[in-house]
Amino acid sequence: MLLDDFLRGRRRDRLSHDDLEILEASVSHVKDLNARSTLISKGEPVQFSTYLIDGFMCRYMDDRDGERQLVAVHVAGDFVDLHGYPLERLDHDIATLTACRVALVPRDRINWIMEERSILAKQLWFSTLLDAAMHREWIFRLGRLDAVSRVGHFFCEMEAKLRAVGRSDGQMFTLPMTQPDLGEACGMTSVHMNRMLRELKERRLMSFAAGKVIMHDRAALAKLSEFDPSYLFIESAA
Amino acid sequence: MLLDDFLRGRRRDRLSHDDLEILEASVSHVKDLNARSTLISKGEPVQFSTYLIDGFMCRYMDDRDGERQLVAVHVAGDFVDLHGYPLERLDHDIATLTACRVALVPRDRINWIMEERSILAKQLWFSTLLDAAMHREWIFRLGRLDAVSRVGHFFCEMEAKLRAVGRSDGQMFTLPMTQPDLGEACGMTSVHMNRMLRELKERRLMSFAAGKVIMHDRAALAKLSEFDPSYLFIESAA
DNA sequence: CGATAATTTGATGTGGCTCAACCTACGTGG
DNA sequence: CCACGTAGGTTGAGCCACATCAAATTATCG
Repeated sequence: MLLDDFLRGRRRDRLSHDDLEILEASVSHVKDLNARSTLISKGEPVQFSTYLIDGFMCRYMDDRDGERQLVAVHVAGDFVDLHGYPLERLDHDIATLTACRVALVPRDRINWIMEERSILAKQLWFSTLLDAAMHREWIFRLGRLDAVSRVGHFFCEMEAKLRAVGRSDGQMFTLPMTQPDLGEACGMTSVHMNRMLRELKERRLMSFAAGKVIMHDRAALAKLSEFDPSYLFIESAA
Repeated sequence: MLLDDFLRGRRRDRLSHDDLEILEASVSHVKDLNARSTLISKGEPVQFSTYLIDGFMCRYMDDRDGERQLVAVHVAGDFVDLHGYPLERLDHDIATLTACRVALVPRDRINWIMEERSILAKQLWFSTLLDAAMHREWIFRLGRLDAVSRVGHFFCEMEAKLRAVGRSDGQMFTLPMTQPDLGEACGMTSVHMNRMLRELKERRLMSFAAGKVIMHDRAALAKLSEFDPSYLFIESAA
């Protein structure tokens, strides 16, 4: 029940009923986190891996002036810091955007899964490499797209991810981020983010207000943004 | 012998002699590749994983005009496309920069390692997450640093990686890339890359010519570029 | 209801792109 | 061995996308 959204829409069906029960039973406890709170700081030894049951979290790095660069935004169904299991410590910080409910899995349970349940282990590995694929797309976005396209691309990605776990109907969804947050994700100032959102609205592609997104023309937005969802490995969108 | 550089300087000592022999024995064949040739194209099913014995390779994505964004540069000791094992197909292209010697490991050997050698499997997982950590740093670089710092940061990263596998003495090393290549890695035009290299030379921080790098003041360059090597998980540089 | 953060808009500055020219090095074929 | 084509490297002029700075307005929340 807790982990119903894990790999939903991706390769969940490759997991046997037994494996799903093992994963569910690996949760040692469930915690509620406040909005805008730090979960793990860079360098800390990681004793638990965190699965996000509901809410929105982000991973980020600070520059020397304390300005953030988001490197990932996580939604329900994501194993947020499974990276910390092989790495043992993280190279970045993890924080909540909204209030969140998370499930914690102690590292010795994952060790046991590695030893005894190789198919499940491979799916856990797979889920961390989805993050890596998204990281690559973020590099592409920042390196090759202009500001309007970066914003469009980011929203296309979030829409596709949320749709995979039933949080978007393909047109409307909730994304509780502020314009400064969005700027930190897309590599621009909040002022410029504001202008880009206005432009996207004026071009009748999408609108964003108070954390609610409406995709007026998803196909046109994807085209503008050079968004091709194949890197998300979502079954229906392959 | 073939895989002597695998995880060298990182956590190689966690692998038993047996595990190293198993890994070595998993190589089905060794191949020599020409410079500037494509190894794997986006979307192709991945039947082998490629370990880079010697040479330089890169991973990249094209935009709609065919302009490249590099997302990684690989050196000796890297398991270049182990990502393809859990993912089954890649979301990007892989190509050589120089002539390369590679070792191929069929996917069923890795399946066997997953089933029978969980410690080795965890190290393989770890090595793919090193790539993810580097991806995050590239996001940070592109999102938060100006052009001079992006270039400096890139060279600091390459120096640290090459030093870990004995290809840099901390001051001089070979990096057989062109200025257009470097531009594609750092998100700028080759024209601007040229000017940034000139600036770094004039500031007596580093110089680059004909694929030879000299770090005149590595510490100052790292400071300018906000380079902190902890994300590379290199033992001596922790 | 006061404090704080987010949103919005305008004015101005600039970092990096574009376009263009020319130079050098190198590989290839005549 | 030279002629030629091609790719990389270098430099300059001009421009534009985005940052910066500033200020007013509107949520949000203790």
